[in-house]
Amino acid sequence: MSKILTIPLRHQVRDLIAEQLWSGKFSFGDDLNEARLAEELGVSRTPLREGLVMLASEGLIEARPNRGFHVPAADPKAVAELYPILGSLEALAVQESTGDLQCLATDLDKINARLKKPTANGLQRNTTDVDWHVRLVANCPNETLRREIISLRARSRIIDGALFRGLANLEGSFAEHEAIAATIAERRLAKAAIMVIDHWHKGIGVVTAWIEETLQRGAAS
Amino acid sequence: MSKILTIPLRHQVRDLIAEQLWSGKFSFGDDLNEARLAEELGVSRTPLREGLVMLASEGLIEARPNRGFHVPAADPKAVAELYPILGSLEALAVQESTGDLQCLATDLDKINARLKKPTANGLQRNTTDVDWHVRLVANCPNETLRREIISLRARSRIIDGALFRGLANLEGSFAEHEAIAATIAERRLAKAAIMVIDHWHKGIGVVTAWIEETLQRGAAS
DNA sequence: ACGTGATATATTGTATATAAAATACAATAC
DNA sequence: GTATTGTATTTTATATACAATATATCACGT
Repeated sequence: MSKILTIPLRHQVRDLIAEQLWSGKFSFGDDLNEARLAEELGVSRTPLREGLVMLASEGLIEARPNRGFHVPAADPKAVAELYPILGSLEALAVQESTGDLQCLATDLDKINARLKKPTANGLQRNTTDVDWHVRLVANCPNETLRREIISLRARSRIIDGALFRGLANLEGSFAEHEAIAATIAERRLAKAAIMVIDHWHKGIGVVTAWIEETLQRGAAS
Repeated sequence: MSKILTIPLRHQVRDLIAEQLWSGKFSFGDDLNEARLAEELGVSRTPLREGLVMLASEGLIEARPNRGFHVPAADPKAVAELYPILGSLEALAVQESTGDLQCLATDLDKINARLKKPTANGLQRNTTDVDWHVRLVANCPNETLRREIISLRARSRIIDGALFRGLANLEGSFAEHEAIAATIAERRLAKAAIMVIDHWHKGIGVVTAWIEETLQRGAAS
């Protein structure tokens, strides 16, 4: 008989609040009220706090002593610092990739096609983009690396998730994805790795420009 | 008047137990008894658990549902997966380094000299090695990257800390450190970055060999 | 003796209660 | 009217209590 596995509440809390952070339920800089959140999720404050501690530990939220947890501000610096790390690690993962690279390239293109769909909203596009990058590194046997990348992407998603919800001009990104997949299909992993680094590097400009604009708009109103 | 900052108990717990993990207070595979630990540290189980949740979130310990937290096994795979990540990220940090590189090289050599001291025990050597790597990336303005590296090193330290306590043949490592510092002094950061990757790559062999030997010795007795 | 199952114990997971700190607000002094 | 201080309220941090799950022990049957 298969062992029934019960997911600890703190993990459910972690996952739920992470989703809410990505989907825009909270605003940048919001304080997270523990009593209210616990009530909402139907759990007591203890597992809720454990979940929040996890999120803070992973850098998705921040904790100030005696002032609780809060959503970080939309800081362009955060993106400018995270994206090169993601670039470097995804490049490593691509280079270490093994197995059926042809299949990998095909899958990437399939996911990428979903990015173009005009019916998709911002959140769906963001999720699809994450899916693409998850697939990109899925052929890397280094599980620690894959998990690390996913964890870092979860952090960046708080910011670039909001970007995807706002505007959605992803033509550039779409083309880059296509080129990377093609290069992988040719088994030129070192080249593909460099393209991945470049891909993330270009992303910095897009996101910081959007944040500056948003901040200015917010200050004007 | 300067604000008095009180460090939350969960952080103190986290730091204390991390130290104990590095210094060999626990053995690989040990279960962490919450009641006993709370008693020992003089705190209640709530902040203790929050500290353990942080450690688990950072990958220093593991958590199994309804079976609590435990020290992971000494798995060569963990090292083989962590070291390339550390290599890649430290390489990135070195390449992005700014400021006084001459001073950086000098500081590195100073710390490296301490590695040679025959009076130092294993734990001290391990701490010195960590110090060297912290200094290596200190000139990188990307704080997120620096923190990420330190967090990953904290994980690897559970294993390679034990290695340092055991044997202490660091001649190879010592020489590599010296060469990297010299290359940085010449401002050839790209070259230094590649050497850093190679440095960590070589480390994999040393550590995995030691683990295999230790495991075999343990099985024999 | 060995394996199986029931009961007891220990340990973790979750909920609640208390303590400490920060914030909001009002009263008072200037 | 503004600034300041004292008080009330809110909120977080920690401790304790309870519930659920896993482990260990022992009796029993084969």
